[in-house]
Amino acid sequence: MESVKALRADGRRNRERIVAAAMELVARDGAQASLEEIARKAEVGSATLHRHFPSRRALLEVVFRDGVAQLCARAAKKPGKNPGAELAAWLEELTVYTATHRGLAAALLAGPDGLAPEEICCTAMVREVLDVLVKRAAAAVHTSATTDDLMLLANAIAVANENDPATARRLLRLALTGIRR
Amino acid sequence: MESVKALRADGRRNRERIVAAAMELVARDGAQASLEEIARKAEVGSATLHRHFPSRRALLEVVFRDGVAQLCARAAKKPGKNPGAELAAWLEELTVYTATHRGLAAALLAGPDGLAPEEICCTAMVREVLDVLVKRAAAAVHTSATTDDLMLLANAIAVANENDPATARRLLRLALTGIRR
DNA sequence: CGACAAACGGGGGGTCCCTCCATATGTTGC
DNA sequence: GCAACATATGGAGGGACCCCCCGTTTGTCG
Repeated sequence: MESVKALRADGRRNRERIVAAAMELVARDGAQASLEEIARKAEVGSATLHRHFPSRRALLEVVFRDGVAQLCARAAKKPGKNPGAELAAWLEELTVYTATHRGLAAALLAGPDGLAPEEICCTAMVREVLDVLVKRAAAAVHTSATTDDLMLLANAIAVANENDPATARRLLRLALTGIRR
Repeated sequence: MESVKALRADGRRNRERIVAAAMELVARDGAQASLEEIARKAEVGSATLHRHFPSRRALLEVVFRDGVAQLCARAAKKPGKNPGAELAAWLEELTVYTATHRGLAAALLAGPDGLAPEEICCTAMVREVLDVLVKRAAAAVHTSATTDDLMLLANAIAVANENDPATARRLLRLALTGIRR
């Protein structure tokens, strides 16, 4: 089950340096931060970076994994009295989080770019949480709205408003309640 | 009013070749099609491309201008009996159009990237049409939803679903009517 | 402590964006 | 028609990027 293949000590250290550098630069430059600059900042040859992370996507996945996991953990474990409101609240949290973390939306949105199946993590985690919340709130949600729809919508809003979480939140609320009155 | 500064005959011809090539390659590769490849396909030096279009944005603007203008012209000129439905219909048309034309959403979404004020065309055209429709439909729309909100929302959905207009349309409808029931 | 596998990183190839400048070519007035 | 001038051209080159090859270094384990 563990995908970690007993890295050598230095390998492990470099991998961590790379991820740390990537977190900084992705925060600054978004999803297409320069891989070479990341390598430079990590004081590592570019080949090393590519050996650890065969694709940009793979690196982003690791950069965001922890944060997304925490976000997912923050979802209500058991159904409360108002599943609809809980779904809405978490969707909002997701959107704001994604909008405040440059590059995350792009990473979530992108198709499985040749990642090992078990490595497609962030997207899967979010989908799973959302799926549960949607099922619980089924009675309060249009039948035509699937889990994927909600993910797409939240991501779309977030990716279009990177660095402007306030607007992202407002748009999501609008979309949830509907434009018409 | 005319921004065309009496181009020389060959200049005009080359400009058109570039736009034609750009339309093809942007359709294939989206907003970040290779400018060099566009120049090659137009059988033109890359310097020529950059002289005619100082920024990628300027080129995209021209590539999409006609289509967007037609789209805008298709909006109801005079208020009909149901302004709310007309707004919704045009928003849907906008979203589908944007989703089927790769790169358009990105171009519309991007800030005014050093374009001459009069050249910021597509975004302005859309906003203008939308503004009129929103004003007409004011009675049927949440007061908290501004014209810009609707543009952002439509664009967000389109950019997140390039090449999947069916999904884009569905998401827009969901957002218009609201997720809850 | 020695040998082998694992990890490293410099450097090179390919692409891209963009600018400079020497050259070529429409255009216009005579 | 033609000269002279402004306009337009494109190749070359600098700087940046991504990705891979392969000779070298360095952990690890018997």
